[in-house]
Amino acid sequence: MSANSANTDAQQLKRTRIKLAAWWEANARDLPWRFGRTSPWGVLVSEVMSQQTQMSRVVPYWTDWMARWPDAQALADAPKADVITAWGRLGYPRRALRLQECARVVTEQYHDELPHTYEELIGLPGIGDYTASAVLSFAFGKRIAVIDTNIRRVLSRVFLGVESLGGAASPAERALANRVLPEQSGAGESVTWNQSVMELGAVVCTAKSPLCEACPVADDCMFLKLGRPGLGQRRTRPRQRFQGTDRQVRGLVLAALRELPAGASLPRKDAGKLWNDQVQLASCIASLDDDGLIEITEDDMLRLPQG
DNA sequence: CTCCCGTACT
DNA sequence: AGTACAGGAG
Repeated sequence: MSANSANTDAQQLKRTRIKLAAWWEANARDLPWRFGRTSPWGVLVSEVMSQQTQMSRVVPYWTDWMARWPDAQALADAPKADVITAWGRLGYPRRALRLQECARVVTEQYHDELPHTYEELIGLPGIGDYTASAVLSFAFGKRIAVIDTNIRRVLSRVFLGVESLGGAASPAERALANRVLPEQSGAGESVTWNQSVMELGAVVCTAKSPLCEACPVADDCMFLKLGRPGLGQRRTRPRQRFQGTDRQVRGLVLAALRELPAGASLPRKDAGKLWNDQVQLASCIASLDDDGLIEITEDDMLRLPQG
């Protein structure tokens, strides 16, 4: 690589950062956990709820949740059944259980304060690489590269001119994210960068039909320069169908239990009406029990976990 | 890599 | 009907 092209890359990067920061200032969605209006715990709750779930659906759940359980201690003390019920139709209810387990660890081991290191955060239930990085950046203002599906797609398009493919983030993708992350010279440039790249991916640089006409960094986007090669190319293998899967059956069982009066339980015989295939149903009930999402009483009744 | 869940898009 | 969504755990 010549000195000239390296210089050009540096200028492209600088322009991109400036334009994106300005775009963020003018266009950031006014989500209730943004702009310092909540605690680090509130940020964590928003991140967990947002895993594989659209933000627009998260907002009302987050608002009610935080009003009811403002901190880790409050959530730690709640009955499991209440937590599962409050999770409602957000999906992936094991997230709710893990969030409460996380709250209990934070309460007992960290005196109701989220830890400030990546190693400690990633050791908490339900917190992986993305969520740990997001909390460090968005809640604590630390300089760390946040890597999620949006950021991978945007960085790959803008700087490499190709679609981000495959499952887990590659070492090359991580290296790129770290290379373009602003130095923390002043007031949280890296935080704004993480948030604005992610936001751009969510509302402009979307997977299937990006709004390049409305993109603040279109002039410096390698993907657009190259004619958007392979646009919308499958990022992952075709997903497992939902109809008929254990996920559907588990969802049906849990929904039935959520609808019962508080503390009530459902005879297994009645649960049998929820699904035709009794073998699959029994297997799903057992797996829900294993996951701690339901309890099976001695007289073979199903209910949401007490305690 | 596979499974986990529910909704809103095209 | 298919697909995407601020992922995590086994």
